[in-house]
Amino acid sequence: MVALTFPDGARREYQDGISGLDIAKGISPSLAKRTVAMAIDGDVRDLSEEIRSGGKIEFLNREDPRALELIRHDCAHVLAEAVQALWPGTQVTIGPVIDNGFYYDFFRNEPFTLDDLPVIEKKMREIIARDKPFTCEVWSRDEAKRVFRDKGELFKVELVDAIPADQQIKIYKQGDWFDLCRGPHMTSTGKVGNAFKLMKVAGAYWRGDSNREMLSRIYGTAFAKQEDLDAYLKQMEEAEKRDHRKLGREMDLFHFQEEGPGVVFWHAKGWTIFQELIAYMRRRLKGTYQEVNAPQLLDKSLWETSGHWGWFRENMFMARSAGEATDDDRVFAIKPMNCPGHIQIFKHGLKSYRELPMRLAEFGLVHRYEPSGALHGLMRVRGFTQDDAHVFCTDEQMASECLRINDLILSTYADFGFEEVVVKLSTRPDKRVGTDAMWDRAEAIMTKVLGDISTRSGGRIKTGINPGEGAFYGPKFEYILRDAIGRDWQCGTTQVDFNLPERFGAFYIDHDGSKQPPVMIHRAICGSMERFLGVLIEHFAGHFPLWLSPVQAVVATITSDADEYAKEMTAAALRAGLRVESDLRNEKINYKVREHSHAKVPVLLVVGRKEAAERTVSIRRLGKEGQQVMPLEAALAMLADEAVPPDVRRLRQAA
RNA sequence: GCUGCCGUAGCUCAGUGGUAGAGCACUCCCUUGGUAAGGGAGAGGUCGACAGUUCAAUCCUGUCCGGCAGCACCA
Repeated sequence: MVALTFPDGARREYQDGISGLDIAKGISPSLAKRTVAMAIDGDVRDLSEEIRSGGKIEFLNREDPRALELIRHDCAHVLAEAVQALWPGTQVTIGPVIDNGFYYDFFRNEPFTLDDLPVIEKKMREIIARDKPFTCEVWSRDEAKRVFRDKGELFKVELVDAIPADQQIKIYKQGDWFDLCRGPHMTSTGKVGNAFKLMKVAGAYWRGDSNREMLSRIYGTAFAKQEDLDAYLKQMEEAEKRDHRKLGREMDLFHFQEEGPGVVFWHAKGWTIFQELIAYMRRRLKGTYQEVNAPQLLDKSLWETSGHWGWFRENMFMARSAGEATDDDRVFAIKPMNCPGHIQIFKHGLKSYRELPMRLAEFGLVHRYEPSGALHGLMRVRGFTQDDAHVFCTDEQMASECLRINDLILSTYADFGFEEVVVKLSTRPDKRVGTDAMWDRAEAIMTKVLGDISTRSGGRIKTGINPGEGAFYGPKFEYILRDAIGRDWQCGTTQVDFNLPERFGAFYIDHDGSKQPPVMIHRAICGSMERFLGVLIEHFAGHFPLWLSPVQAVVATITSDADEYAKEMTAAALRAGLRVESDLRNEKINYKVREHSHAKVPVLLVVGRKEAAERTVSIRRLGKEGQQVMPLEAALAMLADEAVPPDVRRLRQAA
């Protein structure tokens, strides 16, 4: 007998091996009908599974949040059946659930096109309408391999071989079609419902290995209800509207062109935001960090010493004299990182333990030859500015320095409106330098710091571990922030490095006069300023807060009678420290309002005959209807105050 | 880098084996209008680059460059 506890607290005994479905039927036929799966002690399982041990049982219906994964997984199976029905000979591989949907990878000589998707969807609806039950069978390895080999499903044979010996080979059938699958599934294909959509097609490597076959992947998504699907599609549209590449063009912030793949042409407005960002960071560093600047171009030998030439040569730009007849054939590399330069600065002159921690910061422009397929607007470029810093400290100072950096990073994000941040510790990768003892020590300290970060935030900051994701020279923290529409971006990073100081022979003189290697901590807050600005554009959807806005206000006239007053007002606003432009064009005010609204100018200062006579201004805010009429001086004082950056305001309030 | 798709005016996009079109933007003229498009005229293109097929290529084929989506990569 097995003892089961129900969600209402009731406890009943059943015969060993009874299925969830039988239990549900015994309670009520309607429960059995609407139940798609069960959970035993929170573990989701097939409803038809035989129950061998007691515990807490729950019946899941389609609306249960835990059923969403099942709906998507089942939908992937339906997709696979549909594809094989339409194009016999196509091999199936894997079809997992991912964030926001699922995909299925197929092997086929002809790749799918977008035009195939509606055809496949139609076939899927037929399969769903047939409502065949999902049934699970356990096969022997040999049988599974034989059946799949006979069917020509060679990828499946490989998958069977990859399943660990202690795991069963489970086959899920839906009518005549079946697939190797870990499960669980719902009771039948009909439970998938019709709130699904195939989204796109793409190539993907078999088992994620770029040396293996390229498969044809179909992405889709599914929800319990049509409203949920519609809401999701709407959210996709919203993300598209915020695309920084589109907004960058529309707002005249930057552009890219063919001659400079992956490098940004910053226009005046974009560069204004960029500089405002850097000015903010500089203020935040003041008093703690020393800002330095290391050369752009350094002899290859330096990069050999640092190890970059060995590890990342494929991704570096090389430079040499372009002259034909020069006898100087030295090879230089354009810096891909700032650290070797900072180490040279640290090494210049003897350093005492009294000078540590020494914190060198640089807004360093680095270049990396990124694979062409990786380039993506400002988010992934070949030339970018890191808000980089290297802290040289003693072993004992390491933990407190990490925490100090953590405070800086979190408070910076908060100033841009990012409150939800996750910190992850990335541990030793396979490809690495340094002894295991070094890694053990570094990881132990970082793990402790990670715990401190969580407790100091009162649990607000979530933490996690990324096993094997560390840099080749040391473990790191990654700071992941969540934007206004719920997307996650990894920006900041703190990396401990026991390797580089040693490679360069950097040392400080300790109390006892001995030479000691410093610990080096690499840290970045925005990461790449270019990318961070891209994130900000999407986060704010182009509606920057006043202090960051490239054009904070436009003075727009209603009639040319107000031109003189408008010029006077523009001059006064500039004196008040505002970034302001004037629009005296011979256009109607409707037209001007529309145009500046599209350009996302936060404040419109509208003046007509009346305002000129009364020395007032009609203020219209971006995205809002209606206006506020104020005396000129009061309006400018209000805006100047509103344009104070958050950190400056904080300092003023503290004073 | 790999797979697929794409490249026509500043932007968004039509279009055709006989060397091009719209809307917006731009310039000029009329209009001085009170909070998201007033009217008219004009100018603007080696149809991504280079080869090939053809009497003829922006269109068909190939190569390259660039972009988009995904994969792989990301010190």
